[in-house]
Amino acid sequence: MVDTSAPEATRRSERARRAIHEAALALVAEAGYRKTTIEGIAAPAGVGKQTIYRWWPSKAEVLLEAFLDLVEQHARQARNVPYEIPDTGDVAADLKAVLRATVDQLLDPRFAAPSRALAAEGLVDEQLGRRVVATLLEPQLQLYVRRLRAAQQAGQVRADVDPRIALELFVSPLAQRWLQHTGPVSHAYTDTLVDYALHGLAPR
Amino acid sequence: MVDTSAPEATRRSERARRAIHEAALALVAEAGYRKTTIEGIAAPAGVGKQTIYRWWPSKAEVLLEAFLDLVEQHARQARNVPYEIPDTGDVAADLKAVLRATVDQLLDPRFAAPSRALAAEGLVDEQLGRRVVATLLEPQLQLYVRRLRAAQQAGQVRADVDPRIALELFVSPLAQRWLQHTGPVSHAYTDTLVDYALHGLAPR
Amino acid sequence: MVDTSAPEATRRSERARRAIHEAALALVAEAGYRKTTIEGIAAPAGVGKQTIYRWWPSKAEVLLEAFLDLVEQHARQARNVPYEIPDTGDVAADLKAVLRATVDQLLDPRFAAPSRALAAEGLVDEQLGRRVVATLLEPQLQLYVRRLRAAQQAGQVRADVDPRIALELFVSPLAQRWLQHTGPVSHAYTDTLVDYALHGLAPR
Amino acid sequence: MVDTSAPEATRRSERARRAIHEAALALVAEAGYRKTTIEGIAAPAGVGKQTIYRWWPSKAEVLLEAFLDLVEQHARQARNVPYEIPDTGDVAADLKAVLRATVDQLLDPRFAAPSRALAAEGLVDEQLGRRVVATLLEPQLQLYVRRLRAAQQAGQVRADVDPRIALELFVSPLAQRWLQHTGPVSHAYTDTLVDYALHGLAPR
DNA sequence: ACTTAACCGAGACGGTACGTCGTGTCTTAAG
DNA sequence: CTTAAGACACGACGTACCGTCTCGGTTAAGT
Repeated sequence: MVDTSAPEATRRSERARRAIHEAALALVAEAGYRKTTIEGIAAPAGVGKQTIYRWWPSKAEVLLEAFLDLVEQHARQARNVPYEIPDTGDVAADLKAVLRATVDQLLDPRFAAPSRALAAEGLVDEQLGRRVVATLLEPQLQLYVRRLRAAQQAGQVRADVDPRIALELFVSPLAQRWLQHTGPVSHAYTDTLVDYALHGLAPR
Repeated sequence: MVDTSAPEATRRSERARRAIHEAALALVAEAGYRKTTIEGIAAPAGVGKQTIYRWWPSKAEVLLEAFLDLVEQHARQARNVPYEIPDTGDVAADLKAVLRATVDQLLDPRFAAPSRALAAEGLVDEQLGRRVVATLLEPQLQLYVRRLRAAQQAGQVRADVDPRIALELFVSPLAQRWLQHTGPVSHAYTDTLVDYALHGLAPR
Repeated sequence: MVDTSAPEATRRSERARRAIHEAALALVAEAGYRKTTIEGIAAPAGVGKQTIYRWWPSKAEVLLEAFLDLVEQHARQARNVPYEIPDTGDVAADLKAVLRATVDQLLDPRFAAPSRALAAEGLVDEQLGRRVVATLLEPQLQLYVRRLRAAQQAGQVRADVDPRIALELFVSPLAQRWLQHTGPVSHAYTDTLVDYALHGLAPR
Repeated sequence: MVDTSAPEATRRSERARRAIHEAALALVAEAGYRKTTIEGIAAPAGVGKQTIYRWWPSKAEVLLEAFLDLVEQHARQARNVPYEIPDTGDVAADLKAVLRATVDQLLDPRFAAPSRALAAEGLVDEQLGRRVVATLLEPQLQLYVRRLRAAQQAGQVRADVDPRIALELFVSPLAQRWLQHTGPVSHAYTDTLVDYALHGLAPR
């Protein structure tokens, strides 16, 4: 995680940073983003408010960094860093597998609350939104781009398809269902999305 | 528009309601949703705060009602009420046409600011989110469901496809790109989505 | 007490005003002026901070008004409103009597703490200082002016003496001793001051 | 100036001490005592906050020491150290002369701001007040005591008069007028005070 | 001449209070 | 009898300083 804020961070307290991360994640999970306040983070973290304002420009940036730390930490524990979508030779199976894992993660409340909050904040604050997309979302999407390119080389996906658009056919529906509660999110659903996307809606 | 709140609405001032709608939409468009406050709406509307609190439970509900009024009013001016997606016999063309119109609307700042704000608020307030989806989004999606059903009867879409899921293949990517700024939104883009969705990514 | 602050006070809460007065006086007496804070006044008064900021420009002005109320209230209980220094025909005796009463009041902690605090604040904030002098001190001094004028007419004080300066000969030493702890304050002391002032230091 | 604090002062930086004195006096003169802060002194003095906290217990003590240095330095330049009130044989003339000089000094802004600030702080912090009186005020008053004693021996002042009280008849009024702005401070005024005090208010 | 311990500038830290803003409720005066 | 205006209690904001606490880096005493 790179420091994005003002002072030179040589003397920065690592203890304080970690405590703030943990307090922020805990509060968002327990009380919700709306009821999470800077003062509410500072108090249980045993930290002065100024220590937060010194290093982060907003509540959302605190949460973004805390969440990135959390994600990175879990990835490291799962020993899948750097991660790539597996290539068994069967694109459909590989995509279904990784989307099922994504579904599982979206249903884990520890991940759901912060990412939903960050998404919401990003909708209204464009600058933050771009940071959220660039750090959280786009790296994941690039995994799909790479897997689809491999599938194109293997002849399983048409060569004239743009992978960056193609991946949206199954990723975006899942994202919208989850974010906006427009429908149930399940393994069966993502399996269906992959089938529809790969083979189309029109009869052959 | 149906009254959603407690008091008997017989004596309700129509003048105040309109003024509140207009002030809310203007503020959200000019200052952004974050800087829009109940007091900030009441003042230019020439209305006491209590008049807002009496009829709406939250800032978001004010905006939702104001935006629904705006949408309804525009639809009435365009004389396309009740609206259906045209059926020229060519599904692909029909879908592309309606999606191009949607793109145009998404790029109109009078619509963009409030709907983005309502979407954001809905992510974090689930109850509001369900109201937003039910009143703003789902009616539009049902238009696609009906058009896809017709296409199924015409043999242009496989009969075993679930239209409610199928529509997400082109609607959700557009929604995500627009909401999260994950990519450019254009007529070419939605055309591509329709092509990919109808004919699939895999070679025939 | 005349309202000196911004809003039109017709809707002002008398309950809040009294509670603020009492809390301010109590805090200054118990904790001292330095440890008295606006928040510290608001809390026990059961009042929002804004209610204080709405009506008073500073902590010192709150205390000034509270203290004026206290003084006025005590004067009304003692039924000596409007007050004049008695005229028994013996200036020396009359001055000694009223100064002894002043000494007693200066030693009463309920009066001592606030007036010392207001004096201190007035030294550093000239505008406040002038208000403190005009409302608390000068009215008292005018009593001496009138009594000395009467003494001049009775031939007990030289006609060419300026009463406004003359009164300072016994009032200012007492004030300084009390304020700056430059010496003990007692009935004997003020008696001596009156004797010295009336008859001078030089031998006759 | 005696070190009043804990550490061994052998290694103390004289450069830092002087810079702190000057910054403190400058800030109090320019911005006022209220807006003078420890951090505000440390920065222009090119000094760490800790260097101030190491050697002084409070902002007021810094100012007291700085002001004592200033006074001492000026006295040394005027070559009147140690100072005594002149004795020309005419008490009235001698007292008027020294009071006129005092008036001039009170009107010099370089002296006025810090001494007013120290007086104010002393009113509220009794311990500091006693230090201020003992180091700044009482030495001056003792000069009057000695001159009055001489006058008593010369038969110009009654022998039964207490000089420590007598001096207050002309010193305290001047002090109060200056500190509390209760009236104009001028040579004419102090001349009058001396005349009234020496010869009394009552007709002979 | 060489440690070595204290002071030094700098500034992050946990705190407290500031004065402001907005919330949602309650009160008042005027139409 | 309703409604605009706005005072109220409350809670959070973001800022300013407080007084304490590291951090290297001089710097002067005592070996």
